[in-house]
Order: sequence, then C-alpha cells, then structure tokens
Amino acid sequence: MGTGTTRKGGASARTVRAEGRWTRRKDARPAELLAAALDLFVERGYAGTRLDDVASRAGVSKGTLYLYYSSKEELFKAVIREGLVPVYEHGERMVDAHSGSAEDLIRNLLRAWWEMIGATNLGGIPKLMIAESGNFPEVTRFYFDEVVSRGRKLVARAVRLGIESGEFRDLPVDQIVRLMLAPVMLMAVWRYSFAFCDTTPLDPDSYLKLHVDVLLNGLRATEPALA
Amino acid sequence: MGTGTTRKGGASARTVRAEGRWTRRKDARPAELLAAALDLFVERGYAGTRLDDVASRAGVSKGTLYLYYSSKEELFKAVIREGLVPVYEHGERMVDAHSGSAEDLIRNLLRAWWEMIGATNLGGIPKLMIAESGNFPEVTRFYFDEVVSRGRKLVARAVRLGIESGEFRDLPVDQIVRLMLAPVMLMAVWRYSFAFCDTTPLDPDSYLKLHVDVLLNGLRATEPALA
Amino acid sequence: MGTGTTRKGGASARTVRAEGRWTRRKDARPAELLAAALDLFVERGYAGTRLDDVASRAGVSKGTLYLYYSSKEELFKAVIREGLVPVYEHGERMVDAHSGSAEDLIRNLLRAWWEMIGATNLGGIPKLMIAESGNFPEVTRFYFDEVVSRGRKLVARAVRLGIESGEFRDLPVDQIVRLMLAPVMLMAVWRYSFAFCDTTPLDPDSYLKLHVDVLLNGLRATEPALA
Amino acid sequence: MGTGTTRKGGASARTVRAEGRWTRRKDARPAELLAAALDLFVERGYAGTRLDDVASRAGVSKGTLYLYYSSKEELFKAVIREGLVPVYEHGERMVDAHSGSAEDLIRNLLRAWWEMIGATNLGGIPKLMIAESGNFPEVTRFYFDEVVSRGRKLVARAVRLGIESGEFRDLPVDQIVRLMLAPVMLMAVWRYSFAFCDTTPLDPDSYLKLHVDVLLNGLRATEPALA
DNA sequence: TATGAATGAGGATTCATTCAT
DNA sequence: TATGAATGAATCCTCATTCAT
Repeated sequence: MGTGTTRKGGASARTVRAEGRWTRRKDARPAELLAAALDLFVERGYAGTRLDDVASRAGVSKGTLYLYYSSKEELFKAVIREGLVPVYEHGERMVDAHSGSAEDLIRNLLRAWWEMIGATNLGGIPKLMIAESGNFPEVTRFYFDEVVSRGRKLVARAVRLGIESGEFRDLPVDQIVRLMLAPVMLMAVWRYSFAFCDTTPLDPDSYLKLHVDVLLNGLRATEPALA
Repeated sequence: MGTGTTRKGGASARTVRAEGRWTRRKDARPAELLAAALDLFVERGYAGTRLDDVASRAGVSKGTLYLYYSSKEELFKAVIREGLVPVYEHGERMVDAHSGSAEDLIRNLLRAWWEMIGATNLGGIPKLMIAESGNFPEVTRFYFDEVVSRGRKLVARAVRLGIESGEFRDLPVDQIVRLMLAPVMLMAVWRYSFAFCDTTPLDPDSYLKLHVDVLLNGLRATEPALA
Repeated sequence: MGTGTTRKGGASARTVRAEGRWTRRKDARPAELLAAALDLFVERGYAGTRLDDVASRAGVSKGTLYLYYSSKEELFKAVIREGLVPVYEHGERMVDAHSGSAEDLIRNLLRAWWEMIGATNLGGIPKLMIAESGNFPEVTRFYFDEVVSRGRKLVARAVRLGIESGEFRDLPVDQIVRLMLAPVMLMAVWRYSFAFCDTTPLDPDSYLKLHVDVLLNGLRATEPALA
Repeated sequence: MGTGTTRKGGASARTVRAEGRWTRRKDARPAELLAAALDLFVERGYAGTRLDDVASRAGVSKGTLYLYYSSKEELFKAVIREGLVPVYEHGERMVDAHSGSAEDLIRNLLRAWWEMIGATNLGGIPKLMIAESGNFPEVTRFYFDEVVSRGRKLVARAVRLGIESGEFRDLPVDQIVRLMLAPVMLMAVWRYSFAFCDTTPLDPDSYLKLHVDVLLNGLRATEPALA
C-alpha cells in the first residue's frame, strides 16, 4: 500500500540508486507499520491484536517490528502519538488564518475534521483511545492534552468569536463546544463499532449539515420569541 | 466476602418462595458476578480482564464462575444481555404512557436515560460495547438490535410526535434522533475513558439542560428567519 | 522421587485422609521443584535451562512452576537461598559444641562439609553460583554473605583456636582459611565440570585426608627449622 | 579501538610477508574479536553473551563476526583453544630448562602461572570452562586434555623431582599436584565471581607465598618428629 | 455447590544467523 | 571485506479452562 504510492512520487525515485533499496524501505517502514497497527488495534483492540498479524499485514516478519518499536506498548504509543497531532496542528493554522463569520468557521472546522479524520482511518483513533484508556493512563493523558484539549480550544475560539460578534447567544462556551463535537466524534466512533449492524446508515455530509444547521440555529442570538 | 452478609438478608425470601435454602443464594450469585464482571470489563476491556479478578471481586473462587457461566465469552454476553435491556423496557412503557408535549417527553427521556444508565455503572456498557464490537459481532448485533435500535425508536416516536403536532420543523427523523442521543451517550462514554484527565469536568445536569434547550430551540418550527 | 520417600514416613501418612492428596502434594512441590531446578541449573547453567525441562523433571507442567515461583529468576534465587544456608547453620552448631584439639575440629569440619555438601548434589551450588555471579549480583552477594562468609568464619574460629593453643604457628588467619577450603571447594566444583573427562579420578576420602595431613603438618608450630 | 595502534606495528610485518595490505589487519581481527568474546563470555556466560555485544566491543558490526567464525559456538571454541594452550607450551619449556631444587621450580611455576594467567584476563578461562562444561562436552574435553592435563603433568614432574631428590616425602603425586594447584586456580576463578563482594580481599603475592611455604613445609621429608 | 491446584495453548520478546548491498 | 536490515526459531510467561476433592 504505502510502498506503491510512495514509489509514484518519481522525484525521489530518481535518486534510488544513490539511496539503495533498503534505504527507501527503511524510511518507509515506520509509516507502514503504524498504518497496519492502527487498523488492527482499532479492529481488535490492543490485547486482541497479535504482533504477528501487524507484521504480516505490513509485509514484514515479526522480528522486524522490533527493529522499529521496542515493544507492543511502544508501538501502541506511537500509533497514538503520530496519529492525530499533525492534523490538529493543521487545524490550528486554519483558525489562525480565518476571517469571516464564526458560523463559517465552525462549518469549515467540522467539515475539515470529518474529511481529514472521521472519513479516513485516523477516525479509528478516538475509538481505540476510548477502548484502551483504562489500560494506558499515560497515553490517555497525552492524547487528552494533545488532541482533545487542543480540539476543544480550537472550537472554543470559534464559539467565542461568534458570541463576541453577536452571532450567538452568550452561553457557557465549554458546554457548547462539547455539543458541537459530540455528534461528529460519535459518528467516527460509530464507523468502527456499530456501523456494520446499521441497516439505515447515515449520509455523513447531510448529517453534518443538519447538525450544524440545527445547532447554529439553536445558538442564534436573533431569537427574541424564544427567550 | 460479601457472601456471608448477603445470606442474612435472604431469610424472608426463603420462606416466601418456600424453596431450598440455597435458592436465594443461587439467584444472587449471577447478579454479583455480573456486577463484578461489568466493572472490570469496562475498566480493562474484555481481554484485559482476568476471570480470577472477576471472581475475587465478587468474593468467590475462580471455579465458581464456571458453575454459572460456561466460558468467559458467555459471561461477557450475559453482561451485555442483562445490562440495558430491562431499562429500555422501562423506557418503552414511559413513552406509551406519555401525554403532553413532545418537548416534555424528550426532556424526560433524556433525563431518565442519564439517571438510570449514564449516571450509574450501566453507563459503562456503551463504552464496553464500542470497544469490543470488533471481537464479538454477534453480541454487537444483539446489542444493536435490543438496545440501540430500541432506543432510537423510542426517541423517534417522540420526535415524530413533535413534528406531527407542529412543535418541530419537518426534518429527517433518524438524523434528529442521533443528534439528540449523541451528547448524552458520549458523556457516558467519557465517564469511563477521559474523565480522569479532564480538569474542567462537566456538570451533567446543566449540560443536559443546555443540550435540550439548544437542540429544541434549533428544531422549533416558529423560525421564519431560517427558511 | 521426593514423593515416594516422603510417603514412607508413615507417621504423616496416617493423617492422609484428613489432609487430602493435594495437600500432601502441595507441601512437597516446592522441594521437588527446587531439586529439579538445581540439577538442571548446575548441568546447563541458568540461561541454558528451560523451565519446561525443570517442570517435566519434577513431573509437573510448565504452568505449575508459576504457582510456586513467579519467574525463572525467583526460582533461581530460591535454589540458592534454600540450598546451603541450613547446612551452614548446622556447621555453626558443630563448632559451638566442639571441645578438643583444633586439629580434630578442622578434620571434622572439612569432612562434614564434604559429606553434607560436596558429596551430595548440593555440591553443585558453588559451581552454579560461580557460573552465574556475573548475571545475578544480588544473589551473589546474598550467597557470599550467607554462605561463603559464614563458612570462612566457621573455619577461622577453628584456626584461631589452634593458634591460641599453640598447635599452629601464628600465620594470617584469613589466608590459612582459604588454603584450607580451596581443595575441598574445588573438588566439589570439579564433580560438576571436569570429572567426566578425568580418567584418573580422585578418591575423595584419601584426598581429603592427605590435604588435612599436609596442611596441618605445614602449619604445625613445632618447626624450629622454618622460623 | 586498539586497532589503529596495532596496525602501526604491522609495518614491518607487511614487507616481510609480502602480502596484501589487509593481511596484517586480517590477522589482527581475530585477536580483537577473541579478546572481546573472552571478556563477555567470562562476565555473562556463553548464553548470556550476545554476539551484538561482542561485535560492538570489538568495534565491528555483527556481520563481520561471521567472516571469521561461522557460528557462536565456533567463536567460543576458538576462545578456549587459542587462550591457554600457548601459555602452557611456554610452561613446558620452563620445566625442560630447569636445573636446581624442586622447591624453586614449584615456586617459579606457580608464580609464572599466576603472572601469565591468573593475573591477566586469561584467568577468566577456567571460570568460563567450569561454567560451560555441561553444555560443551567436546570443548571441555579439549580443554581438559590440552590444558588441565598438561598443567598437571608439568607440576607432577616437579613433584617427582623433589621426591626423587629426597626433598619431599613420598606421597601420592597426583593428589599432591591437585593440592598445589587448587588455591591458585580458585583464586583466579574468584576474581571473576565473588571478588566484587569480598571486603577483605587477598593480596595474591603474599597468599601465593604462604601457600607455597605451608605446602612445601608440609611435604618436607626432614620431619622426623611429626611422623 | 464451592474450591483451587493443575494444565497447556497462545503470544510477546530475544537473538543467532543470513544476505543484499 | 564490511555492513546492518530482515528473519524466525526458541523460550518465558499468562490465563482460560478443567477436575479431583
């Protein structure tokens, strides 16, 4: 998987002779391993995943794993650490760069989250982290600080913008943030848990749209009749 | 451990049911076992839970577990099966008996869910089921059919009531149902995953109140400005 | 092995019904396991010994070992700890009780050491400890303090007796002690290392006799020529 | 490590042997490798020593080891084979060349053994061989024949000289030989096992002197009073 | 019904060995 | 000649399950 696509980027292929096959391989390995591990951890949980399976899904032998990660736990930590943080860094730049209505910003944020995380296999990480929180308190704390908290802060900035500009009513920001995130987060979790049972599956786009519409409508300040 | 004292309380039950002196005990055991198993499964996951620990938490020996459940998997299934179904039966009777506004019904349903499930240790079951869905497809299907689907239907009836009565706008019911459930469900999952990291914890009551307020406000039909 | 002989002690066999078969078994287990472990550790070294082999030599399964010793290292420690210490306690009582010439005491001590340790399979412990000293510093220290040091002190008391009574010349005691112990110790080590190569094996009794004769003769005070 | 300096000394050897520029190096490698291997084998035992560590201590990569020794076992054999044999050849020439009293010869032999073996890191070989005798019977036999037996024969010649010349009593030679060797041998073994625990360490020179004094005194023929 | 000793299959981890470069 | 990435057999250890009492 990763190998094929990587090779496409012919630019680097030009230097193949200089780097040697192994060099290219060695550089690609960690990413391949993490991808395989993520898939299996999400599907079967930490304990239910055999390193043998991770290895063979990544197309290497069991021993090779240990050249890159010194234990199953380290592999798990790497999956969590390397997973979402980069995406959130992107998100922060997005908010920094924004100019326009809070409403637009929120729409964009939630949509971006879905597109970059929820709809990709990174979306399995929240489920994984929920499942294993009890067994890895330190990793959980890392995830909470680096992902959950940052995500909340991101959205909180947008909400505060809206309140300050008068777009939204003045409601407790941290609660609003949770209300905003819950449906998207849960939809991601759902994909990796109950989706296969669900005979009336959701269309993510329209669900997302409805969520934002209803929520923003509920928040809107221009609502004299309802107060 | 708790066994001795429990037996005491069985004195009256013994005469009432006119059964052998072990009957009360026999009935009580599974409940104790299931409670212990639920707690541990939720905390550590299925694979991470040792039957030894379940047994000692329930105050019995490991062998005794096998008198009641023929395998770890059966114990797990029982935890799921006996857990939420009775509560949902209660919920159905609640909707059947309701007369009044859809708004009130929804308020009552969500509050009842929280009080009977979210705030008790039954609230761990959704987390557990999410975590183990990949390893137990059949149990997951059972849970989905008997719990998730029923819950959705329950809420769907209330939403439809509101639409029919003109309280709510005419929006896709199944999506609205999900929007309604997501925050409460996630709050329950949170209690068993990230809560211990969260330095700004939520007050469930005010959060629930806000959720219903904002959501119902967003749904309200009297909203000419938004069309 | 241990089982059969244990059963002989009919006195305890009388209470068999009361104790049950397992009880007797359970009590005997640690000793059986330690005996098997000692033999194999001595023969193959720590790393070269598989717990599987220890178990099957003791007539139990691999898992049973772990009911008594929580790891291979703990088993090793137990082998060392339970091995020689009791014998040395016996030796100390021997010196305490002694009255007579220092020469006799030394003869008795060395002979007793050989009979109780060197000639039994406890004699493998010094070899084992020498071989593994680098890998288990703490155990080595324990062994040194509880066995080596005590043994030296024991013999030192006897030597000092002889010097004080005028039987021996006044020579550095700690060096004399080492000279006294070296041949017996090495003979024990030899049994578990090179003995199988040695086509001219030693008769321990006559060797021991010669050692004591030559050594005591060398120490003797009535040696005008050497002063 | 030592490589650079060693290479320097090879300048003349290169021209003498008229071989490729790597020849000197090629010859040097095994010595470096054997030295590294000896140190680690002695410290940790055969099984406890990783070839990775041997390689890095010798300053080469793991693969390089295999250019010189086809397996770990071959490396071990080489360590034993190349270790003491040359020294014993030297010892034999020493006895051949000797003229003088048996007493002097024995003093010289034991002192030479200590200086060339016991006090150097070759002294670890006896410990190593004791520890691994059970796992390498063939190597043990080699060692026994080429080292132990030769050493005994060497000393036996000296003892017989003394008996024939009337210096010593007529006692069983093979046992006397063992008595002679035991303290020095054990002192060497000690350095690599319990020395680090020993708070009252031995001065090898005075110990050796005392040993020879007491032993030879014990052997002396002019002892009418003691018979 | 209750116990807990015993079992052994399963999986994480290590490390000697190979081999493409 | 030298490297070090890759391999997989070997072994420790865990824990669900059994069964004699």
